[in-house]
Amino acid sequence: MLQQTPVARVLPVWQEWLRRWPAPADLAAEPPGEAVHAWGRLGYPRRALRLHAAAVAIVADHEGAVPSTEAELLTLPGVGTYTAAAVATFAFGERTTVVDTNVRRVLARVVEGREYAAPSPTRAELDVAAGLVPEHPASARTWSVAVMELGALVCTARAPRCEDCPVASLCAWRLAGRPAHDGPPRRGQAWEGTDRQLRGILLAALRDANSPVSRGTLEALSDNEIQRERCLDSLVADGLVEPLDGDRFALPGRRAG
DNA sequence: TAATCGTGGGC
DNA sequence: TGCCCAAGATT
Repeated sequence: MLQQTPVARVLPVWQEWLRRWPAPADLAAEPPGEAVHAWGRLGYPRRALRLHAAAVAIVADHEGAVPSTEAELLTLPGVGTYTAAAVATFAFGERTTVVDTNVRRVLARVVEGREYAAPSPTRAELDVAAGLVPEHPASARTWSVAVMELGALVCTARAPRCEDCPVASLCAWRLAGRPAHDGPPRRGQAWEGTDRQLRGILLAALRDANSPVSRGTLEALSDNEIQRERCLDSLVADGLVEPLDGDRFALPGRRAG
């Protein structure tokens, strides 16, 4: 849930999920559409599908218990390098290298002297991060929590609070006078008129409905027939939408809407 | 590897 | 006000 999504927005949804599905087996027993529905407006709804698939895999391959090692976690749907490392160390105490957007920004500033990290993690960057992790697993875990929190609360993207920073005295970026980002402008994500936008609109209609939705209802949501069909097809291909008989659509396995 | 994939709050 | 970006993963 936290992937590319602010913590504050995740919290209420996360709590409701854990109330409703306390164990992986509870979620795995549901049709995937229930997960998509309970995802609400968190965004990137394929994550809901993958979280459900991860629950299914945990039941099928791990006797219903979340695996405790980074390597095993990496095999789960929707779990990549960051999530596997974070869960392995924060939940299970394994010594890992946790590199999220906060860690990347902190290290870019403190070590490299740049305002922002590169668009995607570089080999050198990951090596730097790995080299800073303490040897002792418990210390490594504390280190990762600390660097992430520093990035989230103090060394923020927009208005960093250097005056409150415990490592201000050794921060290369601050010592260099906090130079602004130079190089090619960082690419913003286009939005208006994109497939992403329309997919969101279509899925929201299905999520908010109390019963399967007719094709006509979906057609009313966009005049662009080509794009509309492409988006509907892609939602079906992703497994986020299930076509039913009678030219109707619903969240997968969720006939009640 | 670069492109794709949602949403909403803060500045 | 629009723009930026948020505990990334996948193909």
